[in-house]
Amino acid sequence: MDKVDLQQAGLRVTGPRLKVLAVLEAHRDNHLSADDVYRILCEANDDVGVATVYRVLSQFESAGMVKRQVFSSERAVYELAEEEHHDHMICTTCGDVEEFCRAELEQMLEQLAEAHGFKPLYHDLNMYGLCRRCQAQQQA
Amino acid sequence: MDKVDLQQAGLRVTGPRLKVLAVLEAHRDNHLSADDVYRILCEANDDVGVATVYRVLSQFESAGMVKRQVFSSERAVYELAEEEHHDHMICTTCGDVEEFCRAELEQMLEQLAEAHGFKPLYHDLNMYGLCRRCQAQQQA
DNA sequence: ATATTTGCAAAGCATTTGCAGAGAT
DNA sequence: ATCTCTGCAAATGCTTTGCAAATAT
Repeated sequence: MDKVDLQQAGLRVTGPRLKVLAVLEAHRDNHLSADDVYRILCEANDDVGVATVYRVLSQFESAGMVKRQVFSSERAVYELAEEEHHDHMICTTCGDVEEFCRAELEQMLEQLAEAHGFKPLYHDLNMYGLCRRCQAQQQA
Repeated sequence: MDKVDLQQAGLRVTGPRLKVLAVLEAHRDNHLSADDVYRILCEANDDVGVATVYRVLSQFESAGMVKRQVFSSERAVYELAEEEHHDHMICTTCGDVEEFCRAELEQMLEQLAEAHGFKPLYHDLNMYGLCRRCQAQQQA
């Protein structure tokens, strides 16, 4: 089914692309940087050039298969695109990323935009703070 | 009063720092990149090294005098810090940045965070789309 | 007088690009 | 057979840093 995704995106089915896709799927719950993907592939002896990883990720993004995020001016991270939009809470201590979505919130944003005569296309909403675990550890 | 700001921040009052501050004040309604600031100073024959501009801006940020923003992975831009928090609408066509703030929105974010056991410290909320002017031009 | 700040040029980091060879259709 | 993709290494763009001279206190 990966092949199909690639073909639908008008991309040839190649080793590097399948490998990158596999890595993203194997780490669905993490947000990986291009370099993370590269490293994971290297460790698995699946040799793919860094440049290719960057190129493939950006092609996937253009094809709408992955989403690119930049959290507080760190390096970009990628996640497989899901149909439903979501926003992020990023722990400033451990770096953990939690996703959330709330229809009311999205509605309110639409309304706010409209009130400013602005036609919204997409948005980034990132909350930075302490995740549950790090709060607990801080108290200890 | 600029001098006072610098002194309060524990920074010595120097030419370059005053000049950078002056540029930011003269462009309150724009979001300037480090290079924008550098260029503006050059054009005014107020020679300050680029490195200094970067250093000064980051010192100002640490001191809470300016806010640093990164819109959709472009270069960082800076704006004088205001007491009230605000979010941004960025026109994807002309790059214009509009600020907005809505108490209900901030409240909802707090609630959402709490519901996730997350302790929010700050957030970035950027909407990308078409500003009023660019919408009009698109139709023409 | 002394500690901080500046400018320059060099280094750093993430990411992109040119190009010739390898690979997919 | 042809057009696309890959890997490498070099280039890019923004930002940071080392260091000696200049400056603020």
